[in-house]
Amino acid sequence: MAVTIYDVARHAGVSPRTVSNVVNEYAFVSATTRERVKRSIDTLGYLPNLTARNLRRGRTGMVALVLPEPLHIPYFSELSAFVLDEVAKRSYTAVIEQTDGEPERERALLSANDRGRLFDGFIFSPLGLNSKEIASLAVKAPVVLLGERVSSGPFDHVAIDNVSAAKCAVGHLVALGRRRIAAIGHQPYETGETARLRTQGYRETLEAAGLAYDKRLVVSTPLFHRDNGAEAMARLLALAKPPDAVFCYNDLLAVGALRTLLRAGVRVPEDVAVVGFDDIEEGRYLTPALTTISPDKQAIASLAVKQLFKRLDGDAGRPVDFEVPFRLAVRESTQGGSEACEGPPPRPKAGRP
Amino acid sequence: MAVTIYDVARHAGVSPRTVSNVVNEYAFVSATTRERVKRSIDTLGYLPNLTARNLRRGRTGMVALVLPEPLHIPYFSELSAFVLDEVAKRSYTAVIEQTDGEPERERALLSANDRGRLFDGFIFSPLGLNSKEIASLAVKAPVVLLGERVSSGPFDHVAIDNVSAAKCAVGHLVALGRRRIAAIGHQPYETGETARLRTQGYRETLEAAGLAYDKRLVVSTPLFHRDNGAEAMARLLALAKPPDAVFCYNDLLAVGALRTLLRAGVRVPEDVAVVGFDDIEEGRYLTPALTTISPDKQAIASLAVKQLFKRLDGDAGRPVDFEVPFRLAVRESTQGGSEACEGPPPRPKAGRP
DNA sequence: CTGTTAGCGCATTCAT
DNA sequence: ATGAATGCGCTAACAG
Repeated sequence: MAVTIYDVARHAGVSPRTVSNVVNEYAFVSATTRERVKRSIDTLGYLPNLTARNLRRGRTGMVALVLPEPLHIPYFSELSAFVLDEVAKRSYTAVIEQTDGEPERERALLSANDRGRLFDGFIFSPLGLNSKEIASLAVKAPVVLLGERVSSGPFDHVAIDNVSAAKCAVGHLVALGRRRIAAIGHQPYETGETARLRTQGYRETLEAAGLAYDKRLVVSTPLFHRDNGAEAMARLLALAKPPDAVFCYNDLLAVGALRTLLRAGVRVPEDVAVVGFDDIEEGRYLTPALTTISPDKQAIASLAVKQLFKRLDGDAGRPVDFEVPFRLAVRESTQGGSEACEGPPPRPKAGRP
Repeated sequence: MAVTIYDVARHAGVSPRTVSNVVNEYAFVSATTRERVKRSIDTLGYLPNLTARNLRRGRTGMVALVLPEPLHIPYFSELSAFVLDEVAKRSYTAVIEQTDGEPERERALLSANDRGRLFDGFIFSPLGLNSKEIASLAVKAPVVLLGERVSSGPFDHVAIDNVSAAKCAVGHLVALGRRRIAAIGHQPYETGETARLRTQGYRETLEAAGLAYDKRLVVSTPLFHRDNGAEAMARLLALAKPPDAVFCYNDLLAVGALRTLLRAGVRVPEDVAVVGFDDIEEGRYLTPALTTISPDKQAIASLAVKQLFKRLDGDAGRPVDFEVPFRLAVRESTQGGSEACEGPPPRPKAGRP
């Protein structure tokens, strides 16, 4: 079997306690003893058994990143890459769980049922469960929510200001002189508030610009994938008076919309300008390259992980909302000047009562 | 604290041993006892502590998927989604480790150093380490290699037939009447054999077609990313006699190449036809949509996971090589007819001596 | 500053 | 078919 802490103790002529102290960098160990123990550790090739340590400490050493979509959705794979790195920095193990937005899976993972006990904490991007259900979840471990805000319940929350971001995107189109600006990605039901907030920003911007709100220009989509965007765009092109610009609620929708436009021989941005949301890498290599709202994904990941570990370390303060910075990345699909709008620097927006 | 096996035992009036038997579906438990215990488990809401179980069983309950690139690289995120699902099916936990192709990280993960002891097994897609180094790794746990073949060492291996696939891609271009077919993605050094095999297929196909091999048409790239493809294509366009077709060693290179072509006003496929490799979703929504070699990623994932669990269950047979099927997905970037070539069905290619 | 010892929760060997 | 008892490897409460 593997070499244990007792083997090291015997080899170094000390007690297991002391070995443990050295391994865990306990301060009060004499320099000489520490050296001797370290040498024994090296000689024997000792490695702590993390399972035993975790059992003893009452932790599992794992946090889950709970995603509403499969990992091949670019926004989530880009975000995940950051989260994995942030967690690894802290010598913890991150596990990615794909719920596909199924309420059952989300519930099972978070509630102390199923594998709930497997994780010390969660970074949770919800989709299937609505705010009320999330708030009423019987979670034992700390949870940091991504995106969807939940107004009650003991949950920290990290997100972009969706209304401002949408205003920024649509404002850009207005500034370019577009008059019939469509929106793709609205969600009418209680599927969560993100889409609603973006529609709100869209609408407020039109009104502020004195443009009529035409609900035929607002297309709902069941999901935020490429095919939904393609289909929605086709519907818009079929209109008697098609739009001269489109604001897509994410880049994948924009990719689909762009494909429909190009296949139809519509020039982008001359005939129709396109703006996306998320700034996935794919958008930068489209032709034309996609103008998009670029949220600071690295900041999302690091804020979420940082806050989660604060909780794991025992911080019991009230739930915190973090607002993450964004900027408008102006590229060829709008070919606008270089005006831009930015979000705030990353800091807690407010402690919620 | 949480409810333990002892609590259940007391509640059901049996010994912990019996509860354990019921939980683990041990055959020889009387129906009545089993029922009683199950009822107690439900009443108390008992959940086995996996950490304790793993400590006792000498396992960690985790396997690692070791990736050479960050998760935002589409091929790997698509593959990972499948692997996570396959592992979850078996009530195991999969952990994604990103090495960024750094030999040190690869070595540390696999050798029983570092976190090596954390995992019961590995699915390893190598990049930084060459065959020799991999073969000489002091791994204790079972390893299934993805992609790169290692001719010795106790490693199972899952991969596509790279030579055939490249022949299929280039053959398609030849059949379309292209005469100056370039290749993007060669790797001259000992970076692994994948690129070399694709170049071999490329070269053999040209020769079989009576086309001259012109090494100015073969561009090496340090990585397989979009920018590498864009840059390589620019170099090809600068040639006195530019190519009329390009075979890119992966789709990301093709994405970059395509962008360069379109920005330069070159028509695709009329002036230059483009073929990629991997069939990532992104390619299907490009305009023109990308013709590409489509490996069966689901098969790669399920074969790899299945084989890994065979090893975890004690199978000590000799290393197995699995060959995964592929097909040519003909789309707009070559606009060829619908001729295609397919790889074999998924089955062990051969047991290696 | 360091040794002794008792569990963490479970699976399992030895009994019966 | 089931009980009693042991120990997986580690940390920490309790000495000293």
